[in-house]
This record gives sequence, C-alpha cells and structure tokens, in this order.
Amino acid sequence: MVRNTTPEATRRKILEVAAERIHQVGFQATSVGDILAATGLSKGALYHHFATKTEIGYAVIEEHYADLNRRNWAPVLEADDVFRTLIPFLAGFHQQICDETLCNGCPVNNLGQEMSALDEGFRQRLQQVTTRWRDDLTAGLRRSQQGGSMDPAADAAGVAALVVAAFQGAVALAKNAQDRQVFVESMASLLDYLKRLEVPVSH
Amino acid sequence: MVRNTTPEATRRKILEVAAERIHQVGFQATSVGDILAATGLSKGALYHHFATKTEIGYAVIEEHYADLNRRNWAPVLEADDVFRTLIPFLAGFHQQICDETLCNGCPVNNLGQEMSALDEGFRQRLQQVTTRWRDDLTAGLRRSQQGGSMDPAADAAGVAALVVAAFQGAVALAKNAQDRQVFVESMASLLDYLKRLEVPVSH
DNA sequence: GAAGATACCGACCGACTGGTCGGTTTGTCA
DNA sequence: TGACAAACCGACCAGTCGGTCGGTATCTTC
Repeated sequence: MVRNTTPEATRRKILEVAAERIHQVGFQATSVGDILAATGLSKGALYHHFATKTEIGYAVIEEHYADLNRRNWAPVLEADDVFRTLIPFLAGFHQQICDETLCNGCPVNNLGQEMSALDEGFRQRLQQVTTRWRDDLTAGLRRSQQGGSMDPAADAAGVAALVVAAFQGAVALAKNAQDRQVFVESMASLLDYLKRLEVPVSH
Repeated sequence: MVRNTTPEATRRKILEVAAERIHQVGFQATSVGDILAATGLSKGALYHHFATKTEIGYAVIEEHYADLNRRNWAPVLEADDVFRTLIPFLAGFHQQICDETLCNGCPVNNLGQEMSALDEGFRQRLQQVTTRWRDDLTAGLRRSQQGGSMDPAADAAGVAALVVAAFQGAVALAKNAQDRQVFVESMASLLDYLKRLEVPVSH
C-alpha cells in the first residue's frame, strides 16, 4: 500500500465525485456508498476527511458550485460594459452548453429546491451564491447605466433579478421537458426586453 | 370500530396530507410514516388505497397540483383579453399570496427539480402540467394579438415561455432567500417588458 | 343468513442508510 | 530508532425506510 502523500487530493476526489452525483440526482439520492464506489475509497477514508454527509454537501456548494457559477458568468460580470456584454452572452449561451449539462439543470437551483426547506445550512450557502450573482449583476448594470449604454430609467436591481430568475427558470423548464427549445425561447424574449433597454451609441 | 362508508374520503385524506407535506419538504423527505401519523390511519389502510409511495406522489400531482395551478391562473387564462389581464394579475400576485405559500415555493417546480431526474413518471406528469400552462398562455396571447391589444410582432410562444420561466424562477429565488422582495423585483421588470408590448387602445 | 368483497389493522420483514471504531500502515521528527 | 500522528481500512451497528401479510370487522348481495 502506498500512503497518499497529498491527502488533499483524496478530499478533492471525494468532492468532485460528490459534486457530479449531486448535480445528477440530488443530495438525498446520493448515498455515501455511491461516493465510495465511484472513488474507490473506504468508508474510513471518507469519514476521516468529513464528519458527516451533510458537510460534504456544504463543501460541494462552497468549493464547486460557487466557483462554477462565478466562472460561467465571469465574461459578463467582469466586462467593461456588463449590459452590452450580457446580450450576446445570453444569445449564445445555449450553444456553449451541452445537452447533458442543460438537462441536469442548474446545480444551485436544483439543490435549493431540494434542500433549502430541509436544512438551514444548505439554504444559507445557496442563497449566498445566488445573492452574490444577483448583486454583481446589479452593480454591473448600474455601471452600464452610468456609462450610457443602458437606459438610466430602468431599475438595475429589478432587471438583474429578472435575468437571474428567468435564467434559472428557463433551465428548470428545459430540464423538466428534457428539451432545450423552451430554454432558447425564453431567452429570446428576455433578449428582446434587454434590447429595448439599450441606448443607441451616439457619436 | 365504525367502517368508513365512503372510502373515497380516506383516499382524499391521504392525498391532502401528502400534498401538503410534499409541498413543504419534498417527496423523498416525506415518509409513509409521516403521512400515517398525520392522517391517523394505519399502514394497511394506506396500502389498501395505494400500491406504492410513488403512486401517491403521482396522484398528488394529477389530483392536486395540476388543479391548483389551473385554478390559480384561471383568471388570466380564461379572460377575454389574456394579455391585458396578465399585467394586473402579475402586479397584484404578491399581495394575494401569503408568505408561507411563497416561501414554500411552487409545488410543480419544487418536485420537478427534486424528482424529474430520479423518476420518469414524475418527470412526465410534471412536464405535462407545465406544458399545458405554457400552451394555454401562448394561445391566449395569440388571441390578444389578433384582438389588437398586444404587439403582433412579438413572439407569443416566447413571451409565454419567459413569463412561466421568470415566474417559477422568481418564486424559487424568494423561497431560497426566504424573502418576497426579490420576487416583487423580478415581477416588476417582467411587467415593464409586458407593458412595452402593449398596443394603446385606439378610438 | 351465508358468502364474499371491501376497508382496515398493525406486527413484522429485508434492504439500505449514515455513521462508528478498533486496528493497520505509512510518514515525520526528535 | 523509536514514538507519535496522520491516512486509511472495513466489519459492524442502530435506526429508518418502503412494503407485506395474516387477520378482523363491516357492508353488500343473493
């Protein structure tokens, strides 16, 4: 037996497998035994790194889903003109995402619907991810309003809330229908709205 | 012991309790024992009326959630001018719904996120409810376009998809945040969009 | 009023769950 | 080199779950 010199790798492996399984079937339907089988680890190893199954769930949110969400939306949130970047981003989103990912739904939304009523720790962590996402978008849209690309009369916080709600809702619809078409349709109308908030470039 | 002369009442009781529990904590977290305790029935009675726990879930969707959704949206979907009715409906929705219901989320969306990846029967039944909702809304909007109240250039199916997606997403956001404010904000922006699709009444 | 169906009872069952713990191997450091 | 801790092993445990089944009481039908 070769002792693992980087126990951190074991921890990461557990989290990776757990994140995938949880995304696919949810937290409750993911058993500790499943994670063990998929990693090839023993129960002792797993419970050496995590005190409970719940803590694995927490860690998955904090160390996987939070980053995943931020990485996905980074091109928008870190752009100079968030509003102008948002439009082509949403328009092209359905092409950059594969069927499998879309049909598994948004991990944050999935977990939220499944767990937030059952465990306050889940709820708070998931809410934090969503709130940050929405806050960052709001701040970006405000900058675009000041920069003159977005209608200053619009409520930036409201638009951000709608974008997040519509996005998550559309992914959920597509997941349930197992069909990306409804996602594309919803986003098309959202884009139609956003374009109406666009201020033409003046010279 | 007094034999129940209306066994249908027993069945209804089971479904009522199950629907409430499932709405609150989800299907997996609702145990048969919970339902038994809440109804005061015996296990034998329950399994006399339903073959499996899963079938109780199916029946709850078909006999409770489907109707619930249709009843809630009937004022809009059965109106003469669906588009014009939709706007005040959405604007007033957050007042007609109590905190508890809003914070439990939409049953259809909750169950969809939790179960559609686990059981095809759940997925199909839930999809049917959502699809019907969306189709009815699409048809109504088309009528409003023909009637002249809604911009005929807009894509009715897309707008309907956005309304459903944004609505479900906004409820989910409010549930996770345990705060109706984000729901109100999202709906306000959705309304802003819808108003832009409104054709002024001509005389 | 006998026979059979319906409604219901609850003790019991096997499967599976998350979690424990005594033990073993391996690396580190004095 | 010996002591100690970290990493890991896996048999085992108590509890819960969905589901079964032999039985009983009540209603209906002939």
